[in-house]
Amino acid sequence: MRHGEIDEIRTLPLFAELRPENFDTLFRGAYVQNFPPQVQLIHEGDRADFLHVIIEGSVELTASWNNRDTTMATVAPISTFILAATIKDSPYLMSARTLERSRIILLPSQDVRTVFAEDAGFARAIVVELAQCYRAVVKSQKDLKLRTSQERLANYILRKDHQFGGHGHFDLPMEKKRLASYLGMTPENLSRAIKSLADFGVDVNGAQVRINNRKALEGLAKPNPLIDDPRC
Amino acid sequence: MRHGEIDEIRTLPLFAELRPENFDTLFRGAYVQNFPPQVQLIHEGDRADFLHVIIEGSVELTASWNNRDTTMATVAPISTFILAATIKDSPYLMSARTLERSRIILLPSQDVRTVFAEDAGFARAIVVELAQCYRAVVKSQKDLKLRTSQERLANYILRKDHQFGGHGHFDLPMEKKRLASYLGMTPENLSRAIKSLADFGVDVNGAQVRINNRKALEGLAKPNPLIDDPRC
DNA sequence: CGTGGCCTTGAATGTATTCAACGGGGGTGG
DNA sequence: CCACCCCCGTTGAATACATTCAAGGCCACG
Repeated sequence: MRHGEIDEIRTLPLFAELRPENFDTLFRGAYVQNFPPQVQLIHEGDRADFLHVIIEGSVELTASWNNRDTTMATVAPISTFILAATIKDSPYLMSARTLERSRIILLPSQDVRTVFAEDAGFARAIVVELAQCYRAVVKSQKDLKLRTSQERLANYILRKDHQFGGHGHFDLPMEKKRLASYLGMTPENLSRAIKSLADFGVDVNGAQVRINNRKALEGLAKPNPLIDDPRC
Repeated sequence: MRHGEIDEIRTLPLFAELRPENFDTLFRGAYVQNFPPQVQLIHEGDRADFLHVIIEGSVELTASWNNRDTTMATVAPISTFILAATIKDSPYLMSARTLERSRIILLPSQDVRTVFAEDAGFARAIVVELAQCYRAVVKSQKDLKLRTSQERLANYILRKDHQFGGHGHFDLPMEKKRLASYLGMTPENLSRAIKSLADFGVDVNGAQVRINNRKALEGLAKPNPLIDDPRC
């Protein structure tokens, strides 16, 4: 692990309150690895041997059943996955694979549980992280159950535009195939949903998205902080 | 609060490791209340003033957007809701209303946060509880995204039968209207889904459900612990 | 230069929602 | 005690929405 990296990790909310000796315990058995794109890091159903912390690149979390599969979330630096399985010493509920070249810290689950049981600051930090994750899934489920696919796409575009600076144009951070799955539709249906947003001033050329009429788009999307604000 | 109740609560995993003085702090400002059915306990978007613990009855968690609303979950004794909002001092993402006459403990959020910051055992217990909640929502989302409505109903019936003892027959614990919303469909569609399960040996008369051919039903439902096992 | 995967489009199919209507049960008030 | 009414659940028909299947263009990559 590079020295600057350790310092940076040390400042992450999850590890900031850790007592020094516990930080050492945790990172003595840790290792950092660079993965090429499309590497399966985690298989759904496996035991959670490592807590993963992504520090570069991006990772997709998927779930499958009966020969179908769906994208549940994408993870960007710097954040952890999948914490809940590690803490509960339970099987992973989702699979994980790299989308791009990624740099990832692997912390042995046993060490995480040991330090968690011993270090109150760490336990509190985990609570905050888990509460965040929980609320993110709840929001995602509200999005799925309360909105049509067109509305989900419209809100997705507004969220991403805001996340990337609110310039009114941005590039899709993943291929449309995966975006479709993430939004709960087929690629064909996403194509059609994109076309239908042209009426609301949204231009999409390849991965480039441009919002020409924010008012119109917001009128359709009706964004709501209790669904769309990640910090809420 | 009745004395037997306090003892019982003391034994809940969430409070068991709490140091005695902190238990007192937490429950000094607490009060227990009996609510009739159909009482709105929590409004989506409000600040989380109290952590709720249900000890009798049942509570429905709903979410709404743009004049639509959906049932996200139902809560049964003895468990808490909504912990994440309390910890993060954030707005509720869901509303809560009693379904039946219910007995509920209200713990001031500020006290919960105070004790949380001070008592490591409590922090650890909250982590376990939150991890459980998180995994429950992830499972629910997998159910929604990976299964058709017929498959969701089939698995729901198998889960409930198992939960109620696996006798092959049980009564639906809520009205069909709410069940439909919980399963992500309209009441009309639930009616049709129920009818369609007759081919798989499922008899439904009013609230009474009978499984006449478990093999056939399981063949359709393909239950999976990573979606359907609540303890997994 | 070929090839495979992604994206798009069209047509057909399937699934779910909406709208409308009706029967029945529970509760209320006369 | 009964009549009434409201709401739930069901059913049918029409519609809307989404998926599947098939085909073709395009780009990236070997």
